Amino acid sequence: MPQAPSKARTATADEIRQAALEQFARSGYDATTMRDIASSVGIKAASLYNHFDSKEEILWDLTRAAMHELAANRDDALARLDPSTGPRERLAAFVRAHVGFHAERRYQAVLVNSQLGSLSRAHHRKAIGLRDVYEASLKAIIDAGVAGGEFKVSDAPLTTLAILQMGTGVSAWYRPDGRLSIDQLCAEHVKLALALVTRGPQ
Amino acid sequence: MPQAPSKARTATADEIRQAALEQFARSGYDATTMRDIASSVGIKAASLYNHFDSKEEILWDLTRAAMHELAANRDDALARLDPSTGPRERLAAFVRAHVGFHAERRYQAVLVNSQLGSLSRAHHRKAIGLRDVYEASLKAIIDAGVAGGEFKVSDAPLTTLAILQMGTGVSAWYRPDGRLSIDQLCAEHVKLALALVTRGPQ
DNA sequence: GTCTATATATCGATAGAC
DNA sequence: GTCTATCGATATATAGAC
Repeated sequence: MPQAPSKARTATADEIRQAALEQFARSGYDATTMRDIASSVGIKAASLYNHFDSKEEILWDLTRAAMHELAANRDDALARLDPSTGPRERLAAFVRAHVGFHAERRYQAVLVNSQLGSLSRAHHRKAIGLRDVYEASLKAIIDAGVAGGEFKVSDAPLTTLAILQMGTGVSAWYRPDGRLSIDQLCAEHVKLALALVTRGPQ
Repeated sequence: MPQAPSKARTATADEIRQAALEQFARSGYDATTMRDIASSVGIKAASLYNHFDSKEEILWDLTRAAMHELAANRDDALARLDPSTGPRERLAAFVRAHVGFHAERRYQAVLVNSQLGSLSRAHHRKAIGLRDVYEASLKAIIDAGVAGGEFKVSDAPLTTLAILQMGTGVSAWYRPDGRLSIDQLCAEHVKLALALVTRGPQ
C-alpha cells in the first residue's frame, strides 16, 4: 500500500522520528534542538536536513502520525464489535482503546496533548480538525446511548470531554512499572466512564 | 503583613506579571521572549531586570503564586462548611473550587498544568510537592467518604486523579463567552464527580 | 528605573567538499 | 548521505549613561 504524503520511510528517518518523538515529549519542542536529535541518532545536525525539510516538519510528521494512529486504534476496537452491540459496550471499547493508547504510547499522546501549539498555523488547524473529529466520535456513542435510553447524562458535550480528559491525563503520569497494568488501568477507566453515563439515584 | 520572599510588589512588577502570565499561558514559556513581555508593558527588555533577576524567576513567581492561590481557594471553600459536613458536600465544595479556579483563572491554571517543565530543577521539585499536597487533599476527602460508607469507588487513587483531571481540562477550552456559565460548569462537574464516587447498580 | 549598546551563546538552516 | 564550516537571526543577560 502506498505511503501517505509524508517523507520516505528510510531507516535513518525512522531513527530520527524515534529520537525526536521521545525528546519532544520529554522536554518539549522548543527546548529540543536539532543538535539534540542528531546526537541521539549519531549524526550531525546538518544531516537531518537530508531527511526532513525543517524542525517543524518533523513535529508535524510525528503529530499527524500519532493522531491518525489514535483514530485507527479506536477504529480497530470498534470494528471488532458486532454491529448490533449496544452503547455500553461501544463506550467501553472506545475507552479501552483511548486509555490503552495514552498509556502504551504515551510519548505520542503527550505530543498530541501538549505540543500542538508549536505547529505552524496550517498544520495546527489540521490537527485541531482531527481532534474535533475524534471527540465527535465519542460524542456520537454517548448520544446514541442517551437516545436509546441506556445512558442518562446531564450534559452530553461536557460528559464527552470529561471522559476524554480522564484518559488523556493518563499519559502524564503513567509509567510501565507502575501500580496498575495497562489492562487494569483500562478496566478501571471503563468503570469510571460508565459511572458518568449511568446516573443512578444519588 | 510582610511579603513572602518574592519580589517587591511595585506597580511595574505587577504589570510585568500580568503580561508574562498571559503570554506564557497563550504561547508557552519558551516561545515568549523578554522582549515580548517588555513590549506589552511598554518598556525595553533590559528594564525587566530591574524587577526580576531572570526570565525563569518570573515564571517561578507566577507559578508559585498560582499554586498557592489554587490551594487558598480550596481552603476558603472548605472552611465555609460546617465541621460536621459530610463527604458528599465536602467533595462538592472541592470540585466547585477546583473547576471554578480552572475556568475563572485559566491563565494561571494553564501555567500550572503545562509549563512546570520550564522551571529550574529546584523550583520544579517545589512545584511537584505543592501539586502532590493538593492531590492528597482530594484523596483524603474521598478516603473519608469511603471509610464512612457514603462513597463506593473501585480504585481511590485513580478516582482522585480522574476527578482532578476532568476539572483541569476545563482550563484548556473554557472561554468566558461559552455556552455554560462558570456556575453551571461547576454544578455539572459536581454531578460528574459524585457519579464517580457513587457506584450504583450499573 | 529607564534607556542604548553590547556581550555571549545558541538557535535553525545552508553551502559545498567528500 | 554525511561531514565541516558558517551564515544570519535572535535569545538572555549585562554595562554603563542619564
